[in-house]
Amino acid sequence: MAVTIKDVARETNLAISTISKYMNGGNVRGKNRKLIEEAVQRLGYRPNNAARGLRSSRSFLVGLILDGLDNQFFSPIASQITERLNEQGYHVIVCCHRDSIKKARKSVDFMLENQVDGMILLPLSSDEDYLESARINRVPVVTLDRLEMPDFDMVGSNAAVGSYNAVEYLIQQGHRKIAVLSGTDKKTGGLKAGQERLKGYKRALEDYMIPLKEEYIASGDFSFSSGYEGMKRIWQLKDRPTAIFISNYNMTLGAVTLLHNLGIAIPEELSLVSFDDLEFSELCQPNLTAVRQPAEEIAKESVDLLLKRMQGDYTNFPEYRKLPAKLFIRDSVRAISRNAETAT
Amino acid sequence: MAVTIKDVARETNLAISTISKYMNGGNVRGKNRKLIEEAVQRLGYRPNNAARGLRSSRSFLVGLILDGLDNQFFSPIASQITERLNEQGYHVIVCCHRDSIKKARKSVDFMLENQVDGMILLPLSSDEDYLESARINRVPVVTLDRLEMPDFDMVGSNAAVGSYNAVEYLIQQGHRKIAVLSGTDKKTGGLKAGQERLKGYKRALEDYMIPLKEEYIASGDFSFSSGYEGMKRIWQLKDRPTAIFISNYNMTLGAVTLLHNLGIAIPEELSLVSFDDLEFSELCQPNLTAVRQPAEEIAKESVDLLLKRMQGDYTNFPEYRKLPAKLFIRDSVRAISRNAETAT
DNA sequence: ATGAAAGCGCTAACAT
DNA sequence: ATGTTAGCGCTTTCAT
Repeated sequence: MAVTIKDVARETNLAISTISKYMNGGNVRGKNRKLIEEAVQRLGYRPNNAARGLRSSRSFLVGLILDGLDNQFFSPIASQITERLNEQGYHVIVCCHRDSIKKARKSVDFMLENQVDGMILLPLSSDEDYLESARINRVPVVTLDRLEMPDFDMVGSNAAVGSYNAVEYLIQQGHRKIAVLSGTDKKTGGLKAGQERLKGYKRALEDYMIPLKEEYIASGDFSFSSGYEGMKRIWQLKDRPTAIFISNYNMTLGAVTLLHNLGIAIPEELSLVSFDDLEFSELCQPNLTAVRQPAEEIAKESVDLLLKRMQGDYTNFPEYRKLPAKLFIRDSVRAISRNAETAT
Repeated sequence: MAVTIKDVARETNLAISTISKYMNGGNVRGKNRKLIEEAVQRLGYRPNNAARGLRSSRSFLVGLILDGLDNQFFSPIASQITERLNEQGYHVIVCCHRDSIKKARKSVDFMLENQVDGMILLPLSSDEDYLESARINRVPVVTLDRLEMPDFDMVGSNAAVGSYNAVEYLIQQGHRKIAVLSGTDKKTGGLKAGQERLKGYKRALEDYMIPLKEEYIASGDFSFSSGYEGMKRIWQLKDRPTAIFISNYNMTLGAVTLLHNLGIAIPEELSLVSFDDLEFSELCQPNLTAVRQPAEEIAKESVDLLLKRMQGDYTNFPEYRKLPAKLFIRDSVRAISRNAETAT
């Protein structure tokens, strides 16, 4: 980057502070304004953001730390966060932690070294303290989904309620034997998401006075294969359920693949509702009834909250914004008459 | 960011320059090294990258400009680019241009303002000159896929050859009536990808001396709906094809949805090969035979090439690296005996 | 091996 | 409205 504010000053015979003023929207005499604009254009001058930040101690940089960018649920969120922030004049630095504490810690340090004005972070599944240096440096951090951390704002979806609604819907359609593929395997560690979703399932049963059957709970780790295996285990049960609630997208993919392989008809032989409503939901035959997490709202709210904090507004800190997850009813649930079911 | 190199100097009673030297891996007396390490740890000191770059004119920042992050094909590439670059000590700033010239130009300027050492860019479908300022500022740029631009390096996949292989495979399985859903609609503008893929189709037919039938070419714009509509048009033909080659993922999704809706059996009634091999390929019943673009290699090569340029090595500039796209054979193509077909 | 000092490009007082 | 100047945090000569 060769051309600096000095060059523009020289070209126009004005002081650098005048150029600076102009570049920051200050008042400049009409004649000079033209002069400057012309020179900026001709030289291709762009102010050096690093130098600017050095002085003003604002970088207009925001750090975004995720598991990875290759995730059906989070990549649209990342995209929207980036675009929204750009609209507000902020730029985004991304890092992927891949659920590794070492990488997470490193990512946070990266961000700090680059003087980010704030960070949006998808927490690890385990809750180690990789945010220590962010706390020390008093950089605002908004965490996404997952767990509530005592010292940080959070924006996520209300998984417990979303799951509750899904299971309630099954009950309303006459189902009583409802299994669940949960995401509460040891492997998922502290992943709050899995526990919240199971909680919704349990509460719905409780509220409708349906006794909980341990054998109807298959705990997986949110992976395709754990959905496949969990579904297999459930289907082998002597007393098969008439419906199943699946706790996330990949497990749904696994479960549906198994059902297809076994030639089991949805919803004739088994009704199904999934948590997460992504691409496959409307591609699958039949289209899947699913709980959709409010991705767009999560992106919007997390940006808004971060913006607020970056402006120094710390009212209600820490905030935990839980946005409603909505049930989309399609064709994977069969209505069964209560009598028919009771008769079995 | 409160704590600076000064604080460390004061704490240790050493000169600023000594701390700087240590931070950059220079030699320091054992006793002092301990002193510094201890102070850095205690104060949570992290060097200010902006200040560093101001002096050294290297920011260790790389700009990544894409259409968006919410794309099944590009988001894994973005992820890998980011992770690879991080491993090399570079950080990534992302912007999304959404195929808008205005946004693209702004993104490029953003990057320049942030003093990026280099950029990786997915070009727009039209080829306006939004890279002018990058050229002026002599910042290395590697473009992804799409079109070759005279002054910039490019890394992509060899779409023509991939498509050729797909169609050749259909021919080898005995098909002669082969339709194509191309991505060559006016709406796609200069999108080279669509043209390349159609080229592969035409060449395969030519090499096997199968006459080209214009009515077998449905041109779409790479969208779900254009796949859906294109497939519909093809299926309404009096002389239906026995196989179809579809030029991208979303169009495949659209086409398969139509086939499902109409109850048309794959591959019994229609054989299908798609360009792009993403999630749905192995979820669909039957699993789809598809051409997979070498996403991982594209990410790797583009980073390697950019690294090379950032080190000042401009040998073979501009380079156009076209990586092979590979055919994955699954269950969506039926082998038909030549005789049977000829007899029809 | 360590220290002193200049200066990277810019903004923010302050003076004019 | 414009110019002068100090200094942000760091690296880099150049001394010592």
